Amino acid sequence: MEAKRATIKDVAEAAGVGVATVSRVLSGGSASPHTRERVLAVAAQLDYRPSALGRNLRQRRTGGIGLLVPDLTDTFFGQLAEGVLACARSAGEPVVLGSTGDDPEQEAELVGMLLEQGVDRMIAVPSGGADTWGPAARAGMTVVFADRLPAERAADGLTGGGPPGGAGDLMLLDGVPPPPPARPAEVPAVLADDRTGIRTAVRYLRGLGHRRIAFLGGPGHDRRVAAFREAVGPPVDEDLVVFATGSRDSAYAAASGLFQSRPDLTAVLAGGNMLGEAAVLAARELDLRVPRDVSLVMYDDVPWAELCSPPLTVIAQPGRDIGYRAAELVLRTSGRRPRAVVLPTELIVRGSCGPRR
Amino acid sequence: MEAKRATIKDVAEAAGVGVATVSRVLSGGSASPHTRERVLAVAAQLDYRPSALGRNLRQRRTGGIGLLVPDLTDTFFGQLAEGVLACARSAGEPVVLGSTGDDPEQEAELVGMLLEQGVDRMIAVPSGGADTWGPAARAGMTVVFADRLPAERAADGLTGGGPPGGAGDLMLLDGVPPPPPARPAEVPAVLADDRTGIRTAVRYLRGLGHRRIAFLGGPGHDRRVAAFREAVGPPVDEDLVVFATGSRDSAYAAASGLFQSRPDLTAVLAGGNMLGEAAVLAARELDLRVPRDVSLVMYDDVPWAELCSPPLTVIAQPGRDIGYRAAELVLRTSGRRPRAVVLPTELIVRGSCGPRR
DNA sequence: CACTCACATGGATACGTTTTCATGCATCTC
DNA sequence: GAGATGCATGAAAACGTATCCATGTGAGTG
Repeated sequence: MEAKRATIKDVAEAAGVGVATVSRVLSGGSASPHTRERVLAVAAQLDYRPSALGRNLRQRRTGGIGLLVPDLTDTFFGQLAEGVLACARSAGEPVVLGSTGDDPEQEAELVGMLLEQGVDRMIAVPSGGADTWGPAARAGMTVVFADRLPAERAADGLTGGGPPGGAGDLMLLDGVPPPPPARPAEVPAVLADDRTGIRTAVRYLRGLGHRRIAFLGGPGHDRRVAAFREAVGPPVDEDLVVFATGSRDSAYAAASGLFQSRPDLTAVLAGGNMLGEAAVLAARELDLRVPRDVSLVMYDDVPWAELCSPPLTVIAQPGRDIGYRAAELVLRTSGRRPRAVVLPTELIVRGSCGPRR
Repeated sequence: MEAKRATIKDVAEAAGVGVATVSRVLSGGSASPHTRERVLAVAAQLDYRPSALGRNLRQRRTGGIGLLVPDLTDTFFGQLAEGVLACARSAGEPVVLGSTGDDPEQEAELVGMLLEQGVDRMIAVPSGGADTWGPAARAGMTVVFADRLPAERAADGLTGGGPPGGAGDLMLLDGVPPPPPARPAEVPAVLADDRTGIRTAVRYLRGLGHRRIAFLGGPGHDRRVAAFREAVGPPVDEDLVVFATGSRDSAYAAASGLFQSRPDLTAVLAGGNMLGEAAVLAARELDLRVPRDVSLVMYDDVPWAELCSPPLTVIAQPGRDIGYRAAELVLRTSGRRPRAVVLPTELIVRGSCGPRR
């Protein structure tokens, strides 16, 4: 009953050849047609499946790809993970998953575990900065960042980088000149074009007459915040820029606090879907009507954005594509390391924004 | 720069001991205090991390745990995955993830990959039946099912238990008398008490005067459907029981078709959060007001249920706990295999149900 | 002191694979 | 026909670890 799996040795014996030959046949090496056929037949008959364990040890790498996200409960990261999985599956690579909770410490721990596991390629939505990712790179890991860049010098390093070319077609309202040309990121990454997304949203709100626009940020939203500051200011009313940690409670507290401390604000830009959720909840709790009393734009297009009433106007970023492209990047060993990829965002106007009251 | 990692041999040499001793010290075997201290110091200094590759090969198992879910975009499975990850992390075990898309074929393929990878313990929200899971078990895998049971004889195995029970005492919310004890499943699994959840919801709707209640089911909802049939019938109006596949499009089509073909229905029970979403959307599209024209109860309490207007009345099942318990089960090798665990569900009344129009 | 017992220790082996290397055979070239 | 060339092939080494087993050392017991 406890049938042990057949090894390459069993196949070799049964086929009357050496193990080297079996290995070659199965890895596509050269072999005579006759031998190949025989080996294949025997392997199929024994239901032989090469053990990744042996192979991994031999070539000193697991081959799998690691995936680190802050929280799978966040629909966006679910989408991203699905993208990674889709690409990995088509490449036949296993994916080992970790959830960091947006905690650099947990993140570092998980990276350590992956290292130990022999995983040498990973995709990460980083929480920590150089403290975590320097060592990882030094250990020989190929890491592709998704959705964000590690904190350290990310802000000034990347917020200057708009899309390669296409911000022009999104100039909805006024004719503000497109941002300066993109400075390519220093690290391989797949990002959404936060900057254009935020700019477009801010312009849209401005066009509706809003002047006191708040930003609700969460961990890893540095680029979005920077883009927001750039788009609205200067001067930037700093009280209108508030932050939450990764939890839902914190997001709600931040949103609620914002509404209460600044009843004069007329629009809110939520930096992520959890924050958008919190904003809707907090507004309802305080009897603020959307969009009559306050307009709301949320980053991330999630399925439930349409369920709200009114349906939420969102900045959509292609979560699944981001994951898929990141996986492609990390799997592409041929040629030199590719640089950052920036995917377009899109403002989807639904019903949560109205003219300034 | 490309510093190769230190091996156990390096540590042994540097510490002036044999590799066996190092191995023992690190795995908690016996060693003299002096030696132990010395080895530990050297290991720390060399930043030695034992390679899981070598260990795995030696003991012929990866140690990690596999996790198979239908779709990470579904918030419920995200919660479940978070639970699994939390438990796995505290046990120091890596988790390798696969998304099946509710397709038995993909599922079987993923199981094969895990097998190959040396993963011998897994948690699955199964799509396929015995065709997939028989071989997996025969290959020596320890598998714990979560949220569902494999199709084969799950339906009659689990829903058949117990008499319909006197529906006379309509203690609506928390006072519902516990159903007859569930007959333990034949396989290790962690499930929500679907039966009670559905019964409670149906009674609640009945109490509001609803008589034509529809059920919107998706893949893997067999137990819920059976519970629904049991709770409403007989006779069961079969036109009021409709099914969708796993996709959002299919869910919407099913919901929309249901509303159009049976305009006389007054309440809908959605078997999952995707179906609930579809129901809300379809109702809105057809200008049906919730709850005035149609009452709605959704399985799964997801954060956005509260965002809808009106907020959705739901049957909450503890997704995170289900994942966590499943991971505990699959990690507990001590003692004999534990049986099925059934976690309670809870009807959370919000605003999506009203008296029959 | 002889003997035993417990225990710390290191050498050797096995895990299943890939890859290198040498061998043998057949074919080709001059 | 002799040498060179090409190719299929198998033996063996390596990957990093855990564990079996034999050895050595100390203490404890008679």
